[in-house]
Amino acid sequence: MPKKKAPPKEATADRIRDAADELFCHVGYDAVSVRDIADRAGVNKALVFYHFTSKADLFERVLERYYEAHRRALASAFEAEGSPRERMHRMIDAYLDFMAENARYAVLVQQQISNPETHPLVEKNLAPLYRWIEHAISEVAPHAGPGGPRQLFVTFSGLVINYFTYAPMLARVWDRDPLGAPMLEERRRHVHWIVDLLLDDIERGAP
Amino acid sequence: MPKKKAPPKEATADRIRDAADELFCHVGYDAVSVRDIADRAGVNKALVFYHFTSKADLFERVLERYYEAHRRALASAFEAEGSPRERMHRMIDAYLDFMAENARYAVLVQQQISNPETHPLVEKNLAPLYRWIEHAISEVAPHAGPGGPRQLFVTFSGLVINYFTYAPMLARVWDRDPLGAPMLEERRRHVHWIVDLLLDDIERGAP
DNA sequence: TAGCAATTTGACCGTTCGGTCAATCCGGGC
DNA sequence: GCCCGGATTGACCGAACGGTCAAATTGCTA
Repeated sequence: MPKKKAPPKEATADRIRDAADELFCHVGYDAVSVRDIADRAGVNKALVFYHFTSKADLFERVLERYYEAHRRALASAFEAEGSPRERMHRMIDAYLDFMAENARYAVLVQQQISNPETHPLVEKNLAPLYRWIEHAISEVAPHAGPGGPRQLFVTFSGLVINYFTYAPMLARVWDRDPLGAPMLEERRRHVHWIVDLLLDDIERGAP
Repeated sequence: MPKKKAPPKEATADRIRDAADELFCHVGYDAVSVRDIADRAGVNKALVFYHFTSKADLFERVLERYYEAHRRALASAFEAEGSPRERMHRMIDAYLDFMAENARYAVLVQQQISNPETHPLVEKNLAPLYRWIEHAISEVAPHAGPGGPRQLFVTFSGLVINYFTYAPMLARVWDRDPLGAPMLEERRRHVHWIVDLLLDDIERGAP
């Protein structure tokens, strides 16, 4: 049996991708050079172009891993059994958990959405995911208008993701770490409180 | 009387700053070169360094104008007469109006918060503004915890700003322009609906 | 041990970056 | 007409960028 040569090969490519992940998330795509990535991964710069065709390609690989994990987390939470409201709460919990574990992802997503150059990637990965979320929300808020799924999608997403994109500044405004367990739990209870209030009012037929 | 030579002088520096404003907001700080800015302003590149000490200084001037306008808009809306709830609604309207008129500002703020290199600027300009907003919210939600001003600040800010940072992607997910008057009005009604629901529940002493 | 392919390296390329500087332009007071 | 100071320009600099390539290294198989 030929021994797998995969382990060392994958280890190197993974180390490069992990280094790129950290750097891209911290200061953005343009502010990171391939030399920075290679240095952090402890390899020669040319090796980056051996394992990845270009800097942009490396960025795509970093993003795809996040997008796929994000999609799986939300889908498995929402597709299980339970009432629509229970599934909505579970999906929001999954979103919060995913963001807490991948705090830098929020920054990457915002950069992606804001930068027109990356819109093809957004259309390919992010837009379908969001169309799916909006469809899931329409199960609990079927009517159109100001209380409908279109606006609720932005609101629910913002309730979660905005907390993490604001985190670096909240750490300066507050005296506590916004990504620590106590504050994350406070945020979670806050979001669920709002979601229940909104769904109650929608069921009442108000908006 | 000596004639003011200010008009042409200010006009040139303003044209450079306006060009920088547009470009920074569209693709971010790093992706814009001083040559791009000079070309768009229709002046020589060296002239940028005559009117501004560096590219970073030019970026600060662009930001300061936004920060100051943002601060004035919110303060004048909140400091007028009325019940705390009325003033809160007015402040949110002012925030929405300001964002609609300066849609690119949302992107700049997110970039500022995410980039550790710019944290001194955030501490100087953005953090005091947000401390002030959080204090204003504490007038309508005095208690701490998951329904307290700390979480409500993130939520109210996110309800507004996230709509504009998401706008480029919403334009792709929806079939309508999210920054057009009809959708902006729908968002406004949506946000006010939520704010009233939350404040009702807080007055009821629920959270 | 020889050989082969995958992996890794250092040196190099053309381009663009932010920033500098001496020279020129230009309008208003003498 | 002349000059003077602010405004403007083109030419230039060193550094860093993404990317390439031939050579060297490594690890497996025969």
